[in-house]
Amino acid sequence: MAAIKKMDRRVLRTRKVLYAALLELMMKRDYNDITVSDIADCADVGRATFYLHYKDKDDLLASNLEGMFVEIAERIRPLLHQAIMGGQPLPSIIIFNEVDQNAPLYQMILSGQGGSVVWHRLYQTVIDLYEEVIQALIVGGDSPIEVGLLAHYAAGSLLSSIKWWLDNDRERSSEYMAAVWQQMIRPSIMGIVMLDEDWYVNNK
Amino acid sequence: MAAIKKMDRRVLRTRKVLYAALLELMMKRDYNDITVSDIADCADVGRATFYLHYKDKDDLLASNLEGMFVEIAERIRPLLHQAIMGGQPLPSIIIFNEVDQNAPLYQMILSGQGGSVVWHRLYQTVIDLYEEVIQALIVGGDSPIEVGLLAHYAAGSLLSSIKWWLDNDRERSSEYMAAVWQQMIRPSIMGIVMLDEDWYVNNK
Amino acid sequence: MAAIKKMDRRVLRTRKVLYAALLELMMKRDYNDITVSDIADCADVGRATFYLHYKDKDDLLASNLEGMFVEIAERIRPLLHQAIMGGQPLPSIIIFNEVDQNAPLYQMILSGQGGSVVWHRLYQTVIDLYEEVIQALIVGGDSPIEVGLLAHYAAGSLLSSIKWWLDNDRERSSEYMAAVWQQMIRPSIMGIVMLDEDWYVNNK
Amino acid sequence: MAAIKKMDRRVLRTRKVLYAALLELMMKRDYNDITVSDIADCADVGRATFYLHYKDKDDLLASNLEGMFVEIAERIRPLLHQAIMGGQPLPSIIIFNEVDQNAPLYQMILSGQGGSVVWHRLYQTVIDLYEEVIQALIVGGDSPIEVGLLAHYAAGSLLSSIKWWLDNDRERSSEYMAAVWQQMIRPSIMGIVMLDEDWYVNNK
DNA sequence: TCCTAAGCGAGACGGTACGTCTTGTCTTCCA
DNA sequence: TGGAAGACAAGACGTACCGTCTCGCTTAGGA
Repeated sequence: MAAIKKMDRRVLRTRKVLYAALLELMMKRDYNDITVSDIADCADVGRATFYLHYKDKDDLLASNLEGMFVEIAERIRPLLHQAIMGGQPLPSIIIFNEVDQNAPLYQMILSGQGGSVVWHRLYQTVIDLYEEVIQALIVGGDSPIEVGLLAHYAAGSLLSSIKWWLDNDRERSSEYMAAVWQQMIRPSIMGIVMLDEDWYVNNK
Repeated sequence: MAAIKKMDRRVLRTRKVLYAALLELMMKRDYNDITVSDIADCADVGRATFYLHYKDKDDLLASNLEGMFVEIAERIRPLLHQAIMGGQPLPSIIIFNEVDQNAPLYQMILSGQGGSVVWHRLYQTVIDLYEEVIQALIVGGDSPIEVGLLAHYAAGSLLSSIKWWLDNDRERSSEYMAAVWQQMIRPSIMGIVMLDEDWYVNNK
Repeated sequence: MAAIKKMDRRVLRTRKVLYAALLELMMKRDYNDITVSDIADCADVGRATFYLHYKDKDDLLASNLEGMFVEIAERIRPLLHQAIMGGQPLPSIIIFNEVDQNAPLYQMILSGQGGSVVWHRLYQTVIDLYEEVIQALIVGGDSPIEVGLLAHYAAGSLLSSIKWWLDNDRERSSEYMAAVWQQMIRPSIMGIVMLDEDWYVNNK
Repeated sequence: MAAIKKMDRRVLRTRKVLYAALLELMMKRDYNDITVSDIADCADVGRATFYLHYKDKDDLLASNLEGMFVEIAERIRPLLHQAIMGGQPLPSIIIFNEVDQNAPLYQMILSGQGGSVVWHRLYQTVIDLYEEVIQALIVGGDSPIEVGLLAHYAAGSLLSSIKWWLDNDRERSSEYMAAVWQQMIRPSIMGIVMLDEDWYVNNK
């Protein structure tokens, strides 16, 4: 068992430095322009060793991002529910704060430098999160509009707003961003949920 | 002049078949998995000939998309202005119709298969379009919120909604989509434009 | 015939400048490193025009060298015969003088820069010339040794001597070279021609 | 050390098969018409692997020929010295025997198919060898004629004679060739070495 | 003197080979 | 035994020439 622990330690260390190397390189240049050699070199690891742990570059990224996004979602989810239930004026401040604290990472992802894979994983995570939140909001009755569409709408406008924020060097506070976005998204969701049946029938 | 046209004819034809080949291949598989050889073969053109016209795969795509997006924007811009000025209930129906008619192309772009370059060009085009439209809307006075942020919000929510629509095989009509999106975005924009100064001061 | 003349003037000019361009380039760098483009550019002629006249680079060279070597051989042949018949002490002075006057050309050929094709054409020309001369010398009776072998021996030693001369910047006079070479080759040929039958029988 | 040897084994094997493949192909067609692909295919080796070991085709040939010529020269040199010192009637038989045993290779080189590079390396090797031998012969006093010129003369006539021999399918024995060539070259060298000063003064 | 067939330039095109790069597999050694 | 080192096959990359071709311009010579 001690032996296994020892082995594991090295293995985990190797994986960690590989991922760290990838992140480091992704800060500097486009994901597509990074090679397995680059990563191995940057991590001071043999190239063959890379293949002992990951199938390819995407595998390394996905394995780690998956965990990272899941972890963030897990962290944010209860806060979001709690904020909404507690009637906190700005539940989404939680998200903007998360972005604020890891600005370079999100900048890289949202600017497209990280390739579309990462972007889509983040996008999907946000959609799932909001689908769940919205579902909870309309618990009383059915929404006349598909929840998936609402979640897409919310996620798209949120990420897009964040992108604007980051592109402008976060000159605004995260509170400001949360307030504005909240201000804009609330009437949309509320308005939709309260649409009377006539509108729905006329437009479907 | 006739002479020039004749020369151009071959060149233009070659470029056209190359782009057509790329689009054809992109319908079948991921953009990243397509090689220059594939394109040349599919277009029945020598691989060297490809390089006579384009620096690489991205160049071919960008050169053509650029023109395509510009052309679409040019076509939609006046319609959008006109619709808004004329108080047409659903000005954005124009956009959903465009998507409806070229569904496979937009599906490919929005699903991320086309790589981040294409995605970003489309994204930026929509942002520019909306920035202009919103600017026109608030011509009376200054917006308390940055126009760029509003444009990002609109573009993000629009593309995201379109993505949901396409992912669900366009089961809804384009009229429905336009109506829903319009219903959601209008109060956001209007609400923001009409925010009183107090809110702004408190949140800035 | 008049018709042919029309065509010829421009054609001949083009062929001349092409060959001149090739020679000019061959002075500067290795024959193998010269491209058809180079030749056409240097001759201020379209590349396609080159192919109207010659199949390829070798064709251009061969067509012209052939004529050149034949012409030189024709010029030297009678002089050589005459010199030998007249008992002139140094008939080969004619050859060294020819080399002296076109030193850069022969330097290029013999140093191997001209590629093996040119080298071999020159080599063969010299062999043919000497085969004829030696044949004339032993007109009385059969040579115990194959005339071809003698011609090869003579040609090889001659060209090799010339190469040494050129490599040493022709510090010696052509008279000196002719005298030395004559001094060396004469006993060889004479000795062989006069070998008695015993030697031949013992060695064959 | 054992470790290094093991690693080397694969490398050496690869280089060997590459050279063997080149020789095999050179027997069949002109050196210039052989591509790196051909060599790699013939050696059952990836084309990229070729470039791991050699810069290009010429590098492969040169690397191996260099060693080969040096090795042959080393082998022949002492025999030649010994033969001359011991008054052996035909010291050059050694060379003709070498050629006899590797006839196809020398045929290829001397016919010019191997390109001028190979030809010149062989030529220079022979010149160097004879320069050394002649230097040893005239150890007593100075030669009135430059040793380099004598060496060129000898090398040129020797290779030329060999070429005749090979072109005629080696119908004569190597003994015959050695005897004839010896018969021809001896009086040349001897005659020159014994020239009295008058001749030299008159001709210089 | 005008017309007309040629020679010619320009350059697109399909090919082929180049030398480089990256990938993923494998083998050998070392710690 | 896990990891470093690196040989190797495979195959895409972008470049360079090749030889063929089509297109108009020009121009020399016979009408």
